[in-house]
Amino acid sequence: MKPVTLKEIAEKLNISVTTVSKALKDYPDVSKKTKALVKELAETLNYKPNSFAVHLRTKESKTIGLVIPEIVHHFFSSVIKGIISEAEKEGYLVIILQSNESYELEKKQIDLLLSHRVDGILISLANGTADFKHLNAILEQDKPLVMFDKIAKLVKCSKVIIDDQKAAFIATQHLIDSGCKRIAHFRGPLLPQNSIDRFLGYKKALLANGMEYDPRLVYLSDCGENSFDDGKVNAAQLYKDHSDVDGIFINTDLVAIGAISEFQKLGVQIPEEISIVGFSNWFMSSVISPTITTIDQPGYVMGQTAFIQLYKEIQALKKGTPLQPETITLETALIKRESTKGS
Amino acid sequence: MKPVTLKEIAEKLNISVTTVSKALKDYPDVSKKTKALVKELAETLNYKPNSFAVHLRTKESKTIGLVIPEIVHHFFSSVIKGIISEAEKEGYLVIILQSNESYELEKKQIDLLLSHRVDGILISLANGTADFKHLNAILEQDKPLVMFDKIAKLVKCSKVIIDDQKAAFIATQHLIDSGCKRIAHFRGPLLPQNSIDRFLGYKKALLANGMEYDPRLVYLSDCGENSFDDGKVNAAQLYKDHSDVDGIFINTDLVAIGAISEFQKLGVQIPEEISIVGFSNWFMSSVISPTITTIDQPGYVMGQTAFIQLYKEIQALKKGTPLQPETITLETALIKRESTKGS
DNA sequence: CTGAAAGCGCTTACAG
DNA sequence: CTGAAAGCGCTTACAG
Repeated sequence: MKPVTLKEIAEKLNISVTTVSKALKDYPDVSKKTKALVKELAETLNYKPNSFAVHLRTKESKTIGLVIPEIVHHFFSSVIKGIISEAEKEGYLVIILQSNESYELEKKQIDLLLSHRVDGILISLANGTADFKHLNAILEQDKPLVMFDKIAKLVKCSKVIIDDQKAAFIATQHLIDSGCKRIAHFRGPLLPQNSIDRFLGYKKALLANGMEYDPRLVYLSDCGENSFDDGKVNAAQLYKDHSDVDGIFINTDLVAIGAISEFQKLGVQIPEEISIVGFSNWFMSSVISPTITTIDQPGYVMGQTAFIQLYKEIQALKKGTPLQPETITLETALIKRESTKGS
Repeated sequence: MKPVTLKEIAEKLNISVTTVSKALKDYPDVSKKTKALVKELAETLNYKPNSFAVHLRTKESKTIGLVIPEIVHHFFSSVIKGIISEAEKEGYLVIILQSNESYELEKKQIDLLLSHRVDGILISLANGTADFKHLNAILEQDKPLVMFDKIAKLVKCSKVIIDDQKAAFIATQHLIDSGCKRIAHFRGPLLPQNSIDRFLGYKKALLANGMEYDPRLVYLSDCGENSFDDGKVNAAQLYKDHSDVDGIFINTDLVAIGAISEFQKLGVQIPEEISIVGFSNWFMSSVISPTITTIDQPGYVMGQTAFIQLYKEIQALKKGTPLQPETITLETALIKRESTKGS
């Protein structure tokens, strides 16, 4: 059974395709009677406009593309959910592609999206992305682009982020306020901006409180990327090398959970001997024992905000009044739980 | 900057659009020289065919739709990843919509997908779906449909599933073999088939071993749906009502983790006093302490398999030789870990 | 080997 | 209030 077309409706009603099209779109210059007739028939035949024909004419695809480093990931899947739910409200569909943290794939996927004529692109960068030509290519085609979470500061497009540096500062300050004297940091990979910023916030907090910054207390995530095992390995190493450390600010909750599990195995009391602050407020961190003090990173809201911004830019472009790029910083919050001492 | 069209290339080269189109697609009846010329110019102008025009002509959108109950979910996000990666290999793009376990939304989203003329649809049903008209509507349009994980047996389309009943039987048998005498079951919600099947497998295993089936030992997930708290609440209740229970087969790892956390709080030794088998092999179950014996449910492979089946059906339909629906059952495996006694 | 023409299903400026 | 016509960017059967 082929889908119904305007032509078929027109023939059945003995009127022109033009009139059918206008009736369906409630143009004022069609009689009420005709409109009623057309609408009724369209309803019974279950007519759905062929979006390819519509979009070929109107140059609007009502589709956006999303490129994300990894789908199987608590934070990113929340972002996706936020994007899809907001997009649906405006009748937009979302094509999702994942870069697997690879620059090459990311580039290829942007090409794919571009040739599918999406109305705009949402992206969170792969860790491997250090070159931005493929992103600027989007902008050159006058196609709206909004980056979120893992961004490139140099690309002139709108961005939705959190203030990683500030959040990390607050996390570290909380450790200091609750009495920690020697604080380590388990950081993420070297490249992505948010991993850098969290590290800088940690460092800044130490210095702001007149504490020594000791690079040996900064452990890199290198097992996988921010994995449970990273936490275990780094915790074991820290315990061996620096048993005087009494607080750790950890890049991601999952790593923090790994670290806690290792400390428990080693018989180290949390928070009595070591306090721990994580990052992201993954639901597991409120659920395991001890519950983990962490920074709430609003994934769902970030997704919503990113789509809304993209939508605004798509609309503005349509009206011929392109918007200036904007950077939207979402609020984060310190969630105090059992892994740190009450301050 | 507007995207380049065939017409522009044709004009620059002083040849016809027809020839340009054919050259780009390597038709045998175009001279090598012309082909080379066209291809080179297309390359430098960064020509990308307008997919809307192509698809309006060819009736192929190279796009499939995916409707899934929930994106922020370890199992489903793995499935999504499997689908996307496989689709990419064939040049297919995936539009993802989530039903939030609601039948109404699911229906609406299928309509959306249909009017966007996707080439096929992949779906895992919402828990609330008990009526299948919207699914049969897809089939009536001769559009390939493949269901996975949460399926409706009555709909005549291909399905990719695991044998939940058999897996649950094996899980329960393992508890019996390792010495458990009185075994409870924390089941999922009432409606979805897999929750029913896992329950049936549990019951069957008891009976097959000459053990009594006691309905009071079956606890329903009703806090949320298969949540951590379900595990805690049910574990607490079980401890109060049936302290003689020495084994539990639990519908989902997350619920099992909740139960374990509650038992640890209550001072119940695992597996000495109570053995626990979960379901899904979520990565956290290999990571917490004790590690959890579970059934490995191959999400990524399920996603790949579902796409491959859909792709086959799309191809067959194009050739005019539609395929008979097939039901593919993926292998599961019992993963023995610390939460049960070595048998 | 090349190209004119028809047509996919719509929308919209224009004429009546 | 209604409709003929052009056109969006392609593909492909057909003619030369």
